[in-house]
Amino acid sequence: MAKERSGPTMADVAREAGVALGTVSRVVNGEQVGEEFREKVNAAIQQLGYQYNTSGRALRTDRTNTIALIIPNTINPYFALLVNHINIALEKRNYRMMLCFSEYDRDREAEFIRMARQNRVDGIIALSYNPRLEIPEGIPFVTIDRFFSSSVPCVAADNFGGGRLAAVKLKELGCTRVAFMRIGSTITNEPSKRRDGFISACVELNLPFDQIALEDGQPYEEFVKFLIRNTAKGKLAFDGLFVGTDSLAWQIIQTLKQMGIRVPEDVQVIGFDGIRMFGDQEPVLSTIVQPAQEIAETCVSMVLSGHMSNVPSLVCLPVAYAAGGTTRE
Amino acid sequence: MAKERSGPTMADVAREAGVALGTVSRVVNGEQVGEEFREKVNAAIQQLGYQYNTSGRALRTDRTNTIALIIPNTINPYFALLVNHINIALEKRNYRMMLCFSEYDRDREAEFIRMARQNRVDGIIALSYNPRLEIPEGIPFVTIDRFFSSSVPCVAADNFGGGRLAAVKLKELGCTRVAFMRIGSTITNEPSKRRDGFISACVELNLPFDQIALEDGQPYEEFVKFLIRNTAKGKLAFDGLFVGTDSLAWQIIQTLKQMGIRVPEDVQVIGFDGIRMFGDQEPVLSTIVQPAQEIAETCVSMVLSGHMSNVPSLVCLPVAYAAGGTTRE
DNA sequence: AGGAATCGATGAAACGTTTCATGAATTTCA
DNA sequence: TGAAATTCATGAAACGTTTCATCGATTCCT
Repeated sequence: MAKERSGPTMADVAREAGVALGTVSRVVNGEQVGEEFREKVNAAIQQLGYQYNTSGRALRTDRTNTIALIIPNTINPYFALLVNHINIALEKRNYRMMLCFSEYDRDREAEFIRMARQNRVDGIIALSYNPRLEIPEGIPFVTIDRFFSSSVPCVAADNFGGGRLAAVKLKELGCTRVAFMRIGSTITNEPSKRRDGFISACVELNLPFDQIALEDGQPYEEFVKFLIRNTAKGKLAFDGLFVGTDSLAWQIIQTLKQMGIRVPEDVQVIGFDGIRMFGDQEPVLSTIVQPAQEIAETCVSMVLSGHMSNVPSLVCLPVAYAAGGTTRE
Repeated sequence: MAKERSGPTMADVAREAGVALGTVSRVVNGEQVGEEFREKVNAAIQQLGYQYNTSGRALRTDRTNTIALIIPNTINPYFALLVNHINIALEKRNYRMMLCFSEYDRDREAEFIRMARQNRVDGIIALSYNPRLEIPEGIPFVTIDRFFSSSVPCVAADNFGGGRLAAVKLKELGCTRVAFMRIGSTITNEPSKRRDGFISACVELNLPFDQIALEDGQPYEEFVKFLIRNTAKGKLAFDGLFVGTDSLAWQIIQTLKQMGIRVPEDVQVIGFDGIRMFGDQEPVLSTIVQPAQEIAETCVSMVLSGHMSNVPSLVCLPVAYAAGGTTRE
């Protein structure tokens, strides 16, 4: 059962170098140590191939240099992108990531928070659509795209601005009547503001609009019905479409194609997230790009700054429009 | 510097329950304990909200219930898919994942292996194209797609079979002259067999073929030149194309489009990996699908079986063809 | 009924580290 | 030059857990 005895310990190094245990510790941690001692210790470390043991340190200091990231999965490319940037940001600061896939399941989320506690992580970053998420006490906690209360910092893109931007672009591109589509109308979170921004701009711009939002659990079929309902003689009732996420936009475009409606010739589509298929220059979909890297950096630096005094409770980062193949030049 | 004192310990629980420390341990670990004691202990655990401390356990047992996964990134959707399935497979077995992004950099890989050692991970799974990767001693190590030696188990898709399958499909689809393209011709690894399989089948099927493989560091431009060289009057010299990865296939298709060559009308393209854009039913690209979930399951169960006696040194899992939009029905 | 065997709780040691009070050695200052 | 101040290595305690030898209590057998 027990693993074979692992490598040399600080005590071994101390013996080899002929110094005290505490001295080895101070050398390893880069603290002030006399030149001669430092050299002897380093020599012994080389000699023995010493690698320090994280568990011992964690036990003593109660710090693990680990952050838990709770996110639905990495199959959605936007989540995968976030995971990528967050991990890189953590690594730069010598932190490790404990990755937890919620699969949109709140029981799993709760379980992961418990597990994060057990593992004494130094903080948690969560991207959750669960409105009843229980924020644990005593652990720095940062959310993405979901504002809970002013005591739980939230990092999000400028969703409202992004929504506006989409409307402005569609207008610029010559659309005369537009529609908005999204999934998940029951919870109100930061991404909901995409709709608000879009509509506010449509009103300002005098751009007629329709909208459809799917309740949780409603099948995709509802979108199809909406599309059919708004189609006459193979023409959609609108010539511009803004969709809440790239993922959904992609699905809808597939459906439109099957209905014989051409994108972007018949209808121009703008998504949200900024997915680039394989690190492509130009996105497949025209889209509102979330600044994934900045979001990641911000989350990480906020969660690591701990429960410091004046962390802002909502950080809002700028978005940009990127033209892809689903709008006309 | 020190974190606020964390929760109650086993000693606290023992005191509360009026039992010995060791008894608490045995209850927590689900070992044989008298009914009355178990109840008292569980009550005390509830009472105090006790959460056991992973570091203490790890220190004592030298097991961390953590596996390191070394992989280039999660931006490539295939890698993201593997990360997803590996994490799920680990979680099912109550293991955590320490995720390390190599970014194709061998110094980073070496550093991560050192770090994995420090963290006393119970095993390492690596997807690396580095031919000189230093396999650490004394830690269960499993590779994906790269065979080192019979002492280092490797899990891979049936790359040879996949290559053959691509040729067979192209023939079936009516192609009369085909080509193969890939990146990274200097290293020989499991994915190299995609070419071997493809060519072997082309020969058998009497299907004329060309090929181009880019050396490490050669720019994508070389592909473009090859394409131009093989184009006359806006027609490619071949009508079927097999590309080593979906990612590269995607790029090449973009280029072909820019050259005014239509896919699949002028040339049919088959990629490799099995990327589905957003969990789509039908892949965007016609592709040879790697069984990502089985690969993940296999890696995990092999790495966790430790340095057991008879682990096979190369596990080869079946692939399948999936038709997407880049071949004719 | 009495000794052996079984069962199961106990308490202490050990894992590898950090940290802190101690004290030796050196430097500083009058 | 001598006392005070400073520097810096030392060694032990502590972190929370698992594990093992010990021992008391119960059951089993003759």
